Amino acid sequence: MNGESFYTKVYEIVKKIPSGKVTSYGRVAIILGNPRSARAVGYALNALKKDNTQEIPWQRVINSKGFISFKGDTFRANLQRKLLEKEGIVFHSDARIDFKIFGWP
DNA sequence: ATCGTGACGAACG
DNA sequence: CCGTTCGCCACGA
Repeated sequence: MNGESFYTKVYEIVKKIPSGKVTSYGRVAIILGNPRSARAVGYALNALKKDNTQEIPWQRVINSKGFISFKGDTFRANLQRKLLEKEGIVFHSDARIDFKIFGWP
């Protein structure tokens, strides 16, 4: 309706994350202009699992602690890790990603 | 319009 | 460091 929906804004930003880099939901929210909508950002990315024909690199968004954020969906979590490793991202032994090295921006 | 939901995050204790 | 609580938000029933 409004020229650009919240979801669209999220996707536009996520598409800018370069391969081999990651950012957090909160970070995307800040770039959006809504610092407090981190939760909604996750909600927006969740909507992609049904139809991601635009090939939005959803895997490049993790939580602020540097971990993959999936509670029950282990299938998605494993897929995300696999995709990221394929891009060259290295996980610590505790499954954490170092923003100092792979963080974007 | 109201309410429950969830791929968040910061603050507590 | 760890679990819990609480605030925030877009969405859909």
